[in-house]
Amino acid sequence: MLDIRYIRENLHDVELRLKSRGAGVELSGFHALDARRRDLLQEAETLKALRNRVSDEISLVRDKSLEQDRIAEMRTVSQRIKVLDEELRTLDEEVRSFLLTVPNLPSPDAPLGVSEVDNQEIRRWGDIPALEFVPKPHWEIGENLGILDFECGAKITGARFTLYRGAGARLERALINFMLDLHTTRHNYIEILPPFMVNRESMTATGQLPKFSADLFHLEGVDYFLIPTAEVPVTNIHRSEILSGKELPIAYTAYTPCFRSEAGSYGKDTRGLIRQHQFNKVELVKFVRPSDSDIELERLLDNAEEVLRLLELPYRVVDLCTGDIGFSACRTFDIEVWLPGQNCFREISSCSNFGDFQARRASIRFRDEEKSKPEFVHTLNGSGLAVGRTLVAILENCQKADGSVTVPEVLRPYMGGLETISSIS
RNA sequence: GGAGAGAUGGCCGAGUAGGUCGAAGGCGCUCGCCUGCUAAGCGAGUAUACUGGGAAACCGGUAUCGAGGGUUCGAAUCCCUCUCUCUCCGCCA
Repeated sequence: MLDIRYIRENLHDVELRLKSRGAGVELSGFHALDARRRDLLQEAETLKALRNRVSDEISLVRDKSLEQDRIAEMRTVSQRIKVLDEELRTLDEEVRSFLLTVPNLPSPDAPLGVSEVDNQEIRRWGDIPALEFVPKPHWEIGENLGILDFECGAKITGARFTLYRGAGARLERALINFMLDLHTTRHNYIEILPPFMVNRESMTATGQLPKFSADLFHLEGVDYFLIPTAEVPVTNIHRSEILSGKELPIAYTAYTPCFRSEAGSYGKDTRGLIRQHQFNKVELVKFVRPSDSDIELERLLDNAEEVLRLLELPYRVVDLCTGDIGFSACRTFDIEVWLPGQNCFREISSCSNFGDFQARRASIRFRDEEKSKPEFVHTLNGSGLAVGRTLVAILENCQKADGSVTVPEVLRPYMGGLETISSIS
Protein backbone atom coordinates (compact mmCIF):
# COMPACT_ATOMS: atom_id res chain seq x y z
CA MET A 1 0.00 0.00 0.00
CA LEU A 2 1.27 3.44 -0.87
CA ASP A 3 1.30 6.29 1.61
CA ILE A 4 -1.95 8.17 1.15
CA ARG A 5 -0.29 11.47 2.00
CA TYR A 6 2.48 10.84 -0.47
CA ILE A 7 -0.07 10.23 -3.21
CA ARG A 8 -2.01 13.32 -2.17
CA GLU A 9 1.07 15.50 -2.47
CA ASN A 10 2.74 13.86 -5.48
CA LEU A 11 -0.21 12.90 -7.64
CA HIS A 12 1.52 13.41 -10.98
CA ASP A 13 4.78 11.74 -10.01
CA VAL A 14 2.95 8.71 -8.64
CA GLU A 15 0.95 8.37 -11.84
CA LEU A 16 4.11 8.47 -13.94
CA ARG A 17 5.92 5.88 -11.89
CA LEU A 18 2.94 3.54 -11.92
CA LYS A 19 2.75 3.96 -15.66
CA SER A 20 6.38 2.82 -15.94
CA ARG A 21 5.32 -0.58 -14.67
CA GLY A 22 2.43 -0.72 -17.11
CA ALA A 23 -0.27 -0.06 -14.55
CA GLY A 24 -2.68 2.55 -15.81
CA VAL A 25 -3.99 3.88 -12.53
CA GLU A 26 -6.34 6.84 -12.57
CA LEU A 27 -5.78 8.99 -9.50
CA SER A 28 -8.07 11.96 -10.06
CA GLY A 29 -11.11 10.11 -8.70
CA PHE A 30 -9.12 9.15 -5.68
CA HIS A 31 -8.14 12.76 -5.13
CA ALA A 32 -11.76 13.91 -5.02
CA LEU A 33 -12.69 11.03 -2.74
CA ASP A 34 -9.91 11.88 -0.35
CA ALA A 35 -10.84 15.57 -0.21
CA ARG A 36 -14.49 14.75 0.45
CA ARG A 37 -13.48 12.37 3.21
CA ARG A 38 -11.44 14.98 5.01
CA ASP A 39 -14.24 17.55 4.80
CA LEU A 40 -16.70 15.16 6.39
CA LEU A 41 -14.18 14.14 9.00
CA GLN A 42 -13.71 17.76 10.02
CA GLU A 43 -17.44 18.27 10.39
CA ALA A 44 -17.97 15.07 12.35
CA GLU A 45 -15.08 15.71 14.72
CA THR A 46 -16.15 19.25 15.44
CA LEU A 47 -19.61 17.98 16.39
CA LYS A 48 -18.11 15.23 18.54
CA ALA A 49 -16.01 17.78 20.37
CA LEU A 50 -19.16 19.76 21.09
CA ARG A 51 -21.03 16.69 22.27
CA ASN A 52 -18.19 15.62 24.54
CA ARG A 53 -18.00 19.04 26.13
CA VAL A 54 -21.74 19.37 26.73
CA SER A 55 -22.02 15.80 28.02
CA ASP A 56 -19.32 16.55 30.55
CA GLU A 57 -21.21 19.61 31.67
CA ILE A 58 -24.46 17.67 31.96
CA SER A 59 -22.74 15.08 34.11
CA LEU A 60 -21.96 17.72 36.71
CA VAL A 61 -25.62 18.65 37.15
CA ARG A 62 -27.47 16.56 39.74
CA ASP A 63 -30.97 17.20 38.57
CA LYS A 64 -31.06 16.11 34.93
CA SER A 65 -34.55 17.53 34.49
CA LEU A 66 -32.93 20.96 34.42
CA GLU A 67 -30.97 19.87 31.35
CA GLN A 68 -33.76 18.66 29.10
CA ASP A 69 -33.09 21.35 26.53
CA ARG A 70 -29.43 20.57 26.12
CA ILE A 71 -30.07 16.83 26.16
CA ALA A 72 -32.54 17.28 23.35
CA GLU A 73 -30.06 19.44 21.47
CA MET A 74 -27.35 16.82 21.84
CA ARG A 75 -29.74 14.16 20.67
CA THR A 76 -29.97 16.07 17.38
CA VAL A 77 -26.21 16.48 17.25
CA SER A 78 -25.74 12.76 17.81
CA GLN A 79 -28.12 11.93 15.02
CA ARG A 80 -26.13 14.13 12.66
CA ILE A 81 -22.89 12.52 13.82
CA LYS A 82 -24.35 9.12 13.09
CA VAL A 83 -25.15 10.11 9.54
CA LEU A 84 -21.68 11.57 9.01
CA ASP A 85 -19.98 8.51 10.52
CA GLU A 86 -21.96 6.25 8.27
CA GLU A 87 -20.88 8.18 5.20
CA LEU A 88 -17.28 8.29 6.42
CA ARG A 89 -17.25 4.54 6.87
CA THR A 90 -18.25 4.13 3.26
CA LEU A 91 -15.63 6.60 2.06
CA ASP A 92 -12.91 5.02 4.20
CA GLU A 93 -13.77 1.67 2.75
CA GLU A 94 -13.63 3.06 -0.80
CA VAL A 95 -10.28 4.73 -0.20
CA ARG A 96 -8.87 1.60 1.38
CA SER A 97 -10.05 -0.81 -1.27
CA PHE A 98 -8.69 1.49 -3.93
CA LEU A 99 -5.30 1.74 -2.24
CA LEU A 100 -5.14 -2.04 -1.86
CA THR A 101 -5.29 -2.43 -5.64
CA VAL A 102 -2.52 0.06 -6.42
CA PRO A 103 0.85 -1.62 -7.00
CA ASN A 104 4.11 -0.51 -5.46
CA LEU A 105 6.19 2.20 -7.10
CA PRO A 106 9.21 0.72 -8.87
CA SER A 107 12.61 1.75 -7.57
CA PRO A 108 14.32 4.47 -9.63
CA ASP A 109 17.23 2.01 -9.93
CA ALA A 110 15.15 -0.61 -11.72
CA PRO A 111 15.70 -0.62 -15.50
CA LEU A 112 12.83 0.87 -17.48
CA GLY A 113 10.96 -1.55 -19.68
CA VAL A 114 7.62 -3.05 -20.56
CA SER A 115 8.18 -6.80 -20.35
CA GLU A 116 10.69 -9.50 -19.58
CA VAL A 117 12.59 -8.85 -22.82
CA ASP A 118 13.76 -5.58 -21.23
CA ASN A 119 15.21 -7.30 -18.18
CA GLN A 120 18.95 -6.90 -17.84
CA GLU A 121 21.36 -9.73 -17.23
CA ILE A 122 23.89 -8.45 -14.72
CA ARG A 123 26.18 -11.46 -14.21
CA ARG A 124 26.78 -15.13 -14.89
CA TRP A 125 28.41 -17.78 -12.76
CA GLY A 126 29.73 -21.23 -13.71
CA ASP A 127 30.46 -22.90 -17.01
CA ILE A 128 27.73 -24.41 -19.05
CA PRO A 129 28.67 -28.11 -19.08
CA ALA A 130 29.90 -29.45 -22.39
CA LEU A 131 28.19 -32.84 -22.66
CA GLU A 132 29.31 -35.32 -25.28
CA PHE A 133 25.78 -36.63 -25.66
CA VAL A 134 22.39 -35.05 -26.24
CA PRO A 135 21.15 -34.02 -22.79
CA LYS A 136 17.70 -35.25 -21.82
CA PRO A 137 15.04 -33.12 -20.15
CA HIS A 138 14.55 -33.93 -16.48
CA TRP A 139 11.18 -35.59 -16.95
CA GLU A 140 12.80 -38.26 -19.10
CA ILE A 141 15.71 -38.69 -16.69
CA GLY A 142 13.37 -38.86 -13.70
CA GLU A 143 10.96 -41.30 -15.29
CA ASN A 144 13.75 -43.54 -16.59
CA LEU A 145 15.29 -43.69 -13.11
CA GLY A 146 11.88 -44.31 -11.54
CA ILE A 147 12.27 -41.39 -9.17
CA LEU A 148 9.65 -39.07 -10.65
CA ASP A 149 6.17 -40.37 -11.47
CA PHE A 150 4.00 -37.83 -13.27
CA GLU A 151 1.32 -40.36 -14.19
CA CYS A 152 0.87 -41.34 -10.61
CA GLY A 153 0.66 -37.72 -9.46
CA ALA A 154 -2.06 -37.16 -12.03
CA LYS A 155 -3.93 -40.26 -10.89
CA ILE A 156 -3.82 -39.34 -7.21
CA THR A 157 -4.71 -35.70 -7.70
CA GLY A 158 -4.57 -34.33 -11.24
CA ALA A 159 -2.46 -32.41 -13.70
CA ARG A 160 0.57 -30.56 -12.34
CA PHE A 161 1.08 -32.92 -9.42
CA THR A 162 4.02 -35.29 -9.20
CA LEU A 163 4.95 -38.26 -7.07
CA TYR A 164 8.60 -38.52 -6.01
CA ARG A 165 9.90 -41.98 -5.27
CA GLY A 166 13.00 -43.46 -3.64
CA ALA A 167 16.17 -41.46 -4.34
CA GLY A 168 14.04 -38.72 -5.91
CA ALA A 169 12.09 -38.17 -2.71
CA ARG A 170 15.30 -38.31 -0.74
CA LEU A 171 17.05 -35.86 -3.05
CA GLU A 172 14.23 -33.35 -2.57
CA ARG A 173 14.47 -33.79 1.20
CA ALA A 174 18.28 -33.52 1.06
CA LEU A 175 18.01 -30.23 -0.82
CA ILE A 176 15.59 -28.82 1.75
CA ASN A 177 17.88 -29.75 4.61
CA PHE A 178 20.99 -28.56 2.83
CA MET A 179 19.47 -25.15 2.10
CA LEU A 180 18.08 -24.68 5.61
CA ASP A 181 21.40 -25.70 7.17
CA LEU A 182 23.31 -23.32 4.93
CA HIS A 183 21.10 -20.34 5.68
CA THR A 184 20.84 -20.96 9.40
CA THR A 185 24.48 -21.77 10.12
CA ARG A 186 26.41 -19.74 7.55
CA HIS A 187 24.04 -16.88 6.77
CA ASN A 188 22.49 -16.42 10.23
CA TYR A 189 18.83 -16.79 9.37
CA ILE A 190 16.42 -18.06 12.01
CA GLU A 191 14.53 -21.14 10.93
CA ILE A 192 10.76 -20.94 10.89
CA LEU A 193 8.17 -23.63 10.26
CA PRO A 194 4.94 -21.71 9.71
CA PRO A 195 1.34 -22.75 9.07
CA PHE A 196 0.73 -23.69 5.43
CA MET A 197 -2.71 -22.10 5.44
CA VAL A 198 -3.34 -18.47 6.25
CA ASN A 199 -6.30 -16.18 6.73
CA ARG A 200 -7.49 -13.36 4.50
CA GLU A 201 -5.77 -10.70 6.54
CA SER A 202 -2.36 -12.28 6.07
CA MET A 203 -2.88 -12.64 2.32
CA THR A 204 -3.89 -8.99 2.11
CA ALA A 205 -0.89 -7.83 4.09
CA THR A 206 1.65 -9.28 1.68
CA GLY A 207 -0.32 -8.24 -1.41
CA GLN A 208 -1.78 -11.48 -2.82
CA LEU A 209 -5.24 -10.21 -1.98
CA PRO A 210 -7.49 -8.59 -2.98
CA LYS A 211 -6.23 -8.56 -6.55
CA PHE A 212 -4.86 -12.04 -7.17
CA SER A 213 -7.35 -14.39 -5.57
CA ALA A 214 -7.53 -16.36 -8.82
CA ASP A 215 -3.95 -17.53 -8.27
CA LEU A 216 -4.76 -18.99 -4.87
CA PHE A 217 -6.34 -22.14 -3.52
CA HIS A 218 -9.13 -21.26 -1.12
CA LEU A 219 -10.56 -23.74 1.34
CA GLU A 220 -14.19 -24.59 1.55
CA GLY A 221 -15.92 -24.07 4.87
CA VAL A 222 -13.31 -21.77 6.40
CA ASP A 223 -11.91 -18.55 4.99
CA TYR A 224 -8.36 -19.88 4.74
CA PHE A 225 -6.00 -20.02 1.79
CA LEU A 226 -3.16 -22.41 0.98
CA ILE A 227 0.05 -20.40 0.94
CA PRO A 228 1.54 -19.68 -2.50
CA THR A 229 4.90 -18.96 -0.82
CA ALA A 230 6.33 -18.90 2.72
CA GLU A 231 6.65 -15.15 2.26
CA VAL A 232 3.02 -14.86 3.36
CA PRO A 233 3.08 -16.55 6.78
CA VAL A 234 6.64 -15.48 7.57
CA THR A 235 6.18 -11.79 6.74
CA ASN A 236 2.99 -11.86 8.79
CA ILE A 237 4.89 -13.00 11.88
CA HIS A 238 5.36 -9.35 12.77
CA ARG A 239 2.05 -7.99 11.50
CA SER A 240 0.73 -5.19 13.76
CA GLU A 241 3.93 -4.98 15.73
CA ILE A 242 6.34 -2.23 16.65
CA LEU A 243 9.81 -3.75 16.67
CA SER A 244 12.77 -2.34 18.51
CA GLY A 245 15.48 -0.89 16.28
CA LYS A 246 17.95 -3.09 18.15
CA GLU A 247 16.30 -6.23 16.75
CA LEU A 248 16.86 -5.21 13.14
CA PRO A 249 17.70 -6.65 10.76
CA ILE A 250 15.58 -9.76 11.36
CA ALA A 251 16.27 -12.65 8.99
CA TYR A 252 14.09 -15.76 8.73
CA THR A 253 14.31 -18.81 6.55
CA ALA A 254 11.49 -21.27 6.13
CA TYR A 255 10.79 -24.42 4.22
CA THR A 256 7.20 -24.79 3.06
CA PRO A 257 5.31 -26.36 0.25
CA CYS A 258 3.74 -23.72 -2.01
CA PHE A 259 0.35 -24.01 -3.64
CA ARG A 260 -0.55 -22.10 -6.80
CA SER A 261 -3.58 -22.46 -8.99
CA GLU A 262 -1.57 -21.40 -12.07
CA ALA A 263 -4.75 -20.01 -13.56
CA GLY A 264 -3.95 -18.50 -16.93
CA SER A 265 -0.91 -20.65 -17.57
CA TYR A 266 -2.75 -23.46 -19.32
CA GLY A 267 -0.53 -25.20 -21.80
CA LYS A 268 2.62 -23.62 -20.38
CA ASP A 269 5.36 -25.87 -19.02
CA THR A 270 3.02 -28.80 -18.97
CA ARG A 271 5.78 -31.37 -18.90
CA GLY A 272 7.90 -32.08 -15.89
CA LEU A 273 8.35 -30.33 -12.58
CA ILE A 274 8.72 -26.74 -13.72
CA ARG A 275 5.17 -25.56 -13.10
CA GLN A 276 3.32 -27.50 -10.42
CA HIS A 277 0.28 -26.74 -8.29
CA GLN A 278 2.34 -27.85 -5.29
CA PHE A 279 6.08 -27.38 -4.99
CA ASN A 280 8.63 -27.07 -2.23
CA LYS A 281 10.58 -23.93 -1.53
CA VAL A 282 13.02 -22.62 1.04
CA GLU A 283 12.34 -18.94 1.50
CA LEU A 284 14.41 -16.07 2.88
CA VAL A 285 12.61 -13.16 4.54
CA LYS A 286 14.09 -10.01 6.07
CA PHE A 287 12.81 -7.07 8.07
CA VAL A 288 15.26 -4.17 7.86
CA ARG A 289 15.77 -0.44 8.40
CA PRO A 290 14.71 1.55 5.32
CA SER A 291 18.23 2.90 4.94
CA ASP A 292 19.60 -0.66 4.71
CA SER A 293 17.16 -2.29 2.35
CA ASP A 294 19.21 -1.89 -0.85
CA ILE A 295 22.32 -3.47 0.64
CA GLU A 296 20.22 -6.14 2.37
CA LEU A 297 18.73 -7.10 -0.98
CA GLU A 298 22.25 -7.62 -2.35
CA ARG A 299 23.06 -9.82 0.64
CA LEU A 300 19.89 -11.83 0.36
CA LEU A 301 20.52 -12.34 -3.34
CA ASP A 302 24.06 -13.48 -2.59
CA ASN A 303 22.78 -15.91 0.04
CA ALA A 304 20.47 -17.45 -2.56
CA GLU A 305 23.22 -17.58 -5.21
CA GLU A 306 25.47 -19.35 -2.72
CA VAL A 307 23.20 -22.40 -2.87
CA LEU A 308 23.82 -22.75 -6.61
CA ARG A 309 27.54 -22.11 -6.27
CA LEU A 310 27.86 -24.87 -3.66
CA LEU A 311 25.83 -27.20 -5.88
CA GLU A 312 28.04 -26.13 -8.79
CA LEU A 313 25.10 -25.28 -11.00
CA PRO A 314 25.62 -22.52 -13.57
CA TYR A 315 23.29 -19.55 -13.37
CA ARG A 316 22.81 -15.92 -14.26
CA VAL A 317 21.28 -12.99 -12.39
CA VAL A 318 18.70 -10.76 -14.04
CA ASP A 319 17.61 -7.28 -12.97
CA LEU A 320 13.87 -7.10 -13.63
CA CYS A 321 12.63 -4.07 -15.53
CA THR A 322 9.82 -1.84 -14.29
CA GLY A 323 7.27 -3.63 -16.46
CA ASP A 324 8.13 -7.08 -15.11
CA ILE A 325 8.38 -6.41 -11.38
CA GLY A 326 5.66 -8.00 -9.26
CA PHE A 327 2.76 -6.09 -7.72
CA SER A 328 4.24 -5.56 -4.25
CA ALA A 329 7.92 -5.17 -5.10
CA CYS A 330 9.94 -2.08 -5.93
CA ARG A 331 13.08 -3.94 -7.05
CA THR A 332 13.60 -7.56 -8.05
CA PHE A 333 16.53 -9.72 -9.10
CA ASP A 334 15.82 -13.15 -10.55
CA ILE A 335 18.31 -15.97 -10.44
CA GLU A 336 18.04 -18.24 -13.46
CA VAL A 337 19.67 -21.65 -13.48
CA TRP A 338 20.97 -23.32 -16.63
CA LEU A 339 18.92 -26.29 -17.82
CA PRO A 340 20.82 -28.21 -20.52
CA GLY A 341 17.87 -30.54 -21.16
CA GLN A 342 15.85 -27.56 -22.30
CA ASN A 343 18.80 -25.47 -23.45
CA CYS A 344 17.78 -22.37 -21.54
CA PHE A 345 17.98 -20.50 -18.27
CA ARG A 346 14.97 -20.90 -15.97
CA GLU A 347 13.99 -18.83 -12.93
CA ILE A 348 14.91 -20.60 -9.72
CA SER A 349 14.75 -17.65 -7.34
CA SER A 350 13.21 -14.22 -7.24
CA CYS A 351 14.67 -11.80 -4.70
CA SER A 352 12.76 -8.60 -4.02
CA ASN A 353 12.79 -5.46 -1.97
CA PHE A 354 9.25 -4.40 -1.08
CA GLY A 355 10.21 -1.11 0.53
CA ASP A 356 7.51 -0.17 3.02
CA PHE A 357 4.71 -1.44 0.77
CA GLN A 358 4.00 -4.63 2.71
CA ALA A 359 4.94 -3.06 6.03
CA ARG A 360 2.28 -0.42 5.53
CA ARG A 361 -0.38 -2.99 4.64
CA ALA A 362 0.66 -5.18 7.54
CA SER A 363 1.52 -2.35 9.93
CA ILE A 364 5.01 -3.57 10.72
CA ARG A 365 6.97 -0.75 12.31
CA PHE A 366 10.08 -0.18 14.37
CA ARG A 367 11.28 2.38 16.84
CA ASP A 368 14.87 3.33 16.10
CA GLU A 369 15.61 4.87 19.48
CA GLU A 370 13.66 4.31 22.68
CA LYS A 371 11.75 7.56 22.26
CA SER A 372 11.66 7.98 18.51
CA LYS A 373 8.49 7.80 16.50
CA PRO A 374 7.64 4.41 14.98
CA GLU A 375 8.33 4.10 11.27
CA PHE A 376 7.65 1.36 8.78
CA VAL A 377 10.30 -1.30 8.24
CA HIS A 378 11.28 -2.46 4.79
CA THR A 379 10.57 -6.09 3.96
CA LEU A 380 12.54 -8.30 1.60
CA ASN A 381 12.26 -11.84 0.48
CA GLY A 382 13.60 -14.30 -2.01
CA SER A 383 13.66 -17.98 -2.76
CA GLY A 384 16.66 -19.71 -1.43
CA LEU A 385 15.78 -21.73 -3.53
CA ALA A 386 12.80 -23.28 -5.28
CA VAL A 387 13.51 -26.90 -4.37
CA GLY A 388 11.74 -28.71 -7.20
CA ARG A 389 13.47 -26.59 -9.81
CA THR A 390 16.81 -27.16 -8.09
CA LEU A 391 16.21 -30.89 -8.38
CA VAL A 392 15.42 -30.35 -12.05
CA ALA A 393 18.71 -28.49 -12.49
CA ILE A 394 20.66 -31.27 -10.79
CA LEU A 395 19.05 -33.97 -12.93
CA GLU A 396 19.76 -32.08 -16.13
CA ASN A 397 23.24 -30.73 -15.32
CA CYS A 398 24.59 -33.83 -13.60
CA GLN A 399 23.22 -36.45 -15.97
CA LYS A 400 25.50 -39.03 -17.51
CA ALA A 401 25.32 -40.67 -20.90
CA ASP A 402 24.08 -43.90 -19.27
CA GLY A 403 21.09 -42.10 -17.75
CA SER A 404 22.44 -41.97 -14.20
CA VAL A 405 22.85 -38.75 -12.24
CA THR A 406 25.84 -37.70 -10.13
CA VAL A 407 24.86 -36.36 -6.74
CA PRO A 408 26.55 -32.98 -6.04
CA GLU A 409 29.21 -33.40 -3.41
CA VAL A 410 27.65 -31.12 -0.81
CA LEU A 411 24.46 -33.20 -0.89
CA ARG A 412 26.07 -36.59 -0.34
CA PRO A 413 26.07 -36.33 3.45
CA TYR A 414 22.35 -35.73 3.19
CA MET A 415 21.93 -38.76 0.91
CA GLY A 416 23.58 -41.32 3.13
CA GLY A 417 26.76 -40.99 1.10
CA LEU A 418 25.08 -41.82 -2.20
CA GLU A 419 27.23 -40.61 -5.12
CA THR A 420 25.17 -41.64 -8.09
CA ILE A 421 21.49 -42.10 -8.69
CA SER A 422 21.02 -44.98 -11.08
CA SER A 423 17.99 -47.04 -11.89
CA ILE A 424 18.78 -49.60 -9.23
CA SER A 425 18.94 -47.09 -6.36
C1' G B 1 -18.68 -31.79 18.35
C1' G B 2 -20.76 -30.71 23.86
C1' A B 3 -20.23 -27.59 28.55
C1' G B 4 -17.99 -23.50 30.94
C1' A B 5 -14.42 -19.21 31.77
C1' G B 6 -11.98 -15.19 29.78
C1' A B 7 -9.81 -11.00 26.31
C1' U B 8 -7.94 -3.75 29.61
C1' G B 9 -1.58 0.29 27.85
C1' G B 10 5.53 -2.92 26.62
C1' C B 11 4.14 -6.66 30.66
C1' C B 12 1.20 -7.89 35.17
C1' G B 13 -3.28 -6.18 36.91
C1' A B 14 -7.63 -2.80 39.18
C1' G B 15 -12.04 -1.05 37.35
C1' U B 16 -19.08 -3.80 35.62
C1' A B 17 -26.08 -0.25 40.18
C1' G B 18 -23.11 4.12 32.72
C1' G B 19 -20.36 10.36 33.59
C1' U B 20 -14.75 13.56 36.98
C1' C B 21 -11.39 6.82 32.90
C1' G B 22 -6.41 7.14 27.84
C1' A B 23 -7.87 4.52 31.99
C1' A B 24 -5.62 3.13 39.57
C1' G B 25 -1.49 0.25 41.29
C1' G B 26 2.87 -2.54 40.26
C1' C B 27 6.83 -4.08 36.97
C1' G B 28 9.72 -2.60 32.96
C1' C B 29 11.92 1.40 30.24
C1' U B 30 14.01 6.77 29.62
C1' C B 31 16.08 11.19 31.89
C1' G B 32 17.80 13.58 36.37
C1' C B 33 19.31 13.31 41.73
C1' C B 34 21.63 10.35 45.36
C1' U B 35 25.43 6.47 45.98
C1' G B 36 33.04 4.48 46.46
C1' C B 37 30.91 0.07 43.06
C1' U B 38 26.42 -2.91 42.67
C1' A B 39 21.73 -3.09 44.77
C1' A B 40 18.25 -0.10 47.08
C1' G B 41 16.18 4.97 47.28
C1' C B 42 14.12 9.91 45.43
C1' G B 43 11.93 13.02 41.39
C1' A B 44 10.00 13.51 36.43
C1' G B 45 8.51 11.16 32.08
C1' U B 46 6.77 6.83 29.42
C1' A B 47 0.66 4.47 23.63
C1' U B 48 -0.99 4.68 18.66
C1' A B 49 -3.69 6.32 14.43
C1' C B 50 -6.29 9.96 11.86
C1' U B 51 -7.13 15.13 11.37
C1' G B 52 -6.63 20.89 11.75
C1' G B 53 -2.91 24.83 12.44
C1' G B 54 2.58 25.72 12.11
C1' A B 55 8.77 26.31 8.33
C1' A B 56 9.65 23.67 12.71
C1' A B 57 9.64 22.85 17.90
C1' C B 58 4.92 22.20 19.04
C1' C B 59 -0.31 23.23 19.91
C1' G B 60 -5.61 21.77 19.21
C1' G B 61 -9.51 18.04 17.91
C1' U B 62 -11.25 12.96 17.27
C1' A B 63 -10.82 7.80 17.91
C1' U B 64 -8.93 3.43 20.36
C1' C B 65 -10.04 -1.14 27.10
C1' G B 66 -10.26 -8.42 21.41
C1' A B 67 -13.34 -6.86 16.46
C1' G B 68 -17.93 -4.88 14.56
C1' G B 69 -22.82 -3.02 15.45
C1' G B 70 -26.72 -1.09 18.97
C1' U B 71 -29.00 1.65 23.36
C1' U B 72 -27.87 6.65 25.65
C1' C B 73 -26.93 13.68 26.13
C1' G B 74 -22.77 10.35 27.69
C1' A B 75 -20.25 3.28 27.28
C1' A B 76 -14.06 -0.23 29.39
C1' U B 77 -18.81 -0.63 32.06
C1' C B 78 -25.61 -2.26 29.38
C1' C B 79 -27.49 -5.23 24.72
C1' C B 80 -26.42 -8.09 19.99
C1' U B 81 -23.03 -10.52 16.47
C1' C B 82 -18.22 -12.31 15.45
C1' U B 83 -13.01 -13.70 16.48
C1' C B 84 -9.39 -15.60 19.56
C1' U B 85 -7.47 -17.87 24.22
C1' C B 86 -8.06 -21.19 28.36
C1' U B 87 -10.48 -25.46 31.27
C1' C B 88 -13.41 -30.05 31.28
C1' C B 89 -15.80 -34.03 28.21
C1' G B 90 -15.87 -36.57 23.38
C1' C B 91 -12.95 -37.65 18.99
C1' C B 92 -8.13 -37.84 16.94
C1' A B 93 -2.03 -37.74 14.54
